[in-house]
Amino acid sequence: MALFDLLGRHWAMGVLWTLNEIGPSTFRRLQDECETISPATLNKRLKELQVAGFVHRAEGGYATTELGRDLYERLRPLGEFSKDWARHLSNL
Amino acid sequence: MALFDLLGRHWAMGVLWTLNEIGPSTFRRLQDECETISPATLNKRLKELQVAGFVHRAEGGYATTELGRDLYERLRPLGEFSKDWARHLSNL
DNA sequence: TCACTTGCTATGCTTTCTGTAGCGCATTAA
DNA sequence: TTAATGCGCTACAGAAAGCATAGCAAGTGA
Repeated sequence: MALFDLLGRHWAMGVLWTLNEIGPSTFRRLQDECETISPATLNKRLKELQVAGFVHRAEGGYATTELGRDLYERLRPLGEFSKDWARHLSNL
Repeated sequence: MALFDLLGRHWAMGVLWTLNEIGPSTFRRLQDECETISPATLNKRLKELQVAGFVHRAEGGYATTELGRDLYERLRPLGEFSKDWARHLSNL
């Protein structure tokens, strides 16, 4: 699955998620929101996500495309799941 | 998101996905199905997925837990998406 | 002109993955 | 009893990816 290859890289899902959550933002803003990401990695991920058609440059910096928002919607179940998962881990 | 950290590693989602698709299977079978994964990495991912509670050892080798199947269900939208995505990329 | 912000790039180091080989153990067949 | 097979890994060595930090070049605003 080529999608897993793209998303299965450090910060790929995190960047897409964050960009959807905070809306269009500059490189530096995104870097701050992602806290521990390095600029080199952020830059790389952003380029990959642009080639993939999930992100593009817009007013206000980087933003998700329609396709990127679509993908985000399908990523959201994972967000919910992660709560269930946290509960599971604490019930050990 | 701790889940993204776990799943955002080379082959993490692929292993989980494959294990759900083919059912309980041996280390070697899994290695074959994943085609290009190296044994060291497969081993590492399997350990991580076990600690996370998504995979356990069972009759027939490795298998997904109920939680792992739950996660798989939430991963499936990505599988569908990847078809839309392929269509999008070919329509450029 | 000068300070400030922006999007990066550069450097050097650590961590992660890969490809290939093969070990130790268990089961099976001769 | 021995040989063959399949099993789950482990052991390297080299390549690639990531990190932290520093800083540059271009644009903007005062």
